[in-house]
Amino acid sequence: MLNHKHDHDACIETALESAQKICEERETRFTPLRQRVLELVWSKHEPITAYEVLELLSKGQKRVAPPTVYRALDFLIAEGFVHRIESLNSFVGCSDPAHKHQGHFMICTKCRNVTEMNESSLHNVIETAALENGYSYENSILEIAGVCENCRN
Amino acid sequence: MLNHKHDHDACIETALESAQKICEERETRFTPLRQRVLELVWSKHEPITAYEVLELLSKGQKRVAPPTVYRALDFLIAEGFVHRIESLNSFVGCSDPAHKHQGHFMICTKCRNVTEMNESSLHNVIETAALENGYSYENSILEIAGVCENCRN
DNA sequence: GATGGCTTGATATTTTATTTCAATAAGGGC
DNA sequence: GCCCTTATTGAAATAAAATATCAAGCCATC
Repeated sequence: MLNHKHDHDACIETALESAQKICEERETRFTPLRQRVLELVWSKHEPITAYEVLELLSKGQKRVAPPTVYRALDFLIAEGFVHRIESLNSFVGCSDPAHKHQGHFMICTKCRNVTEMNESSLHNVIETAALENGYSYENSILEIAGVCENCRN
Repeated sequence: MLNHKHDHDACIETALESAQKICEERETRFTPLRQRVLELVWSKHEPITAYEVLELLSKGQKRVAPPTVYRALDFLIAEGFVHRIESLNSFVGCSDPAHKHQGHFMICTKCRNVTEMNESSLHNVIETAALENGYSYENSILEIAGVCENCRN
């Protein structure tokens, strides 16, 4: 659950460390570029677009090209460190990278903050609904728009 | 539920007629352009992109510009005659235009067919999940990827 | 230190969507 | 019917988001 008063630096650090560890376990390459992109995704505690990442990544150095960013994001998504928010064409850091899953989100229409729901009950209902309608289940996206507690005061 | 063997012309006709009727009730303008775009969205019984609509719309006449299509789609979506599939950047005709609702879909990863789920129980679970997490509920998108019955044989 | 595969760089292009302003059409009041 | 206002469509340009392609670099392993 995102919360507007918290030690966000620690939050980034934790995300980077666990990604590091998971990559070691999986023997996938957590290169400097991928680390940096993950860091940038986390740098904003709300969804960030690929081109915003590109801007940040390019600061103080030669401008990078879009594929550089998209490839890094693809990797991070494949590893489950980042989720894509379809309705916003944006990306957020995953709150639970240790367990692969697709993201179910609530998006505040006022502050744009996003809360990831890691509720297995919800997941079960969705998967069941698919099966009942004759579909096999591969994955799902759920994006709920509403106003968060803080914004409602 | 989409079904690959059905009288699709009748299907289009029904969609156009009910849209017509609903617009009369609401006193919104179901112009020839909007009718034509709705017809084209229904012409393919799977999600269609805005630019595919543009192509079809331009056949045998002067090529229309993108905003023409997007504006018509915006209207149709606002009226609830069409849904947008976020994960495909595409559009589908709504199976139940009489009742405004956001779309919950299953998407076949083989044949690309889409099935809309109009299940209030599912809707309730989603809305409840939002409220329990401190969000007010405005709307939601649910897109489940899987393989449909036909494609699994 | 050569080989082969993964990763990144670089350029161009494609796909998707919006901004802006002008022209036209439709409905409401007189 | 005619004017006025507003909604709709046309047209041109541009922005935003994403991908294709090929070259160069890195790195593990032999």
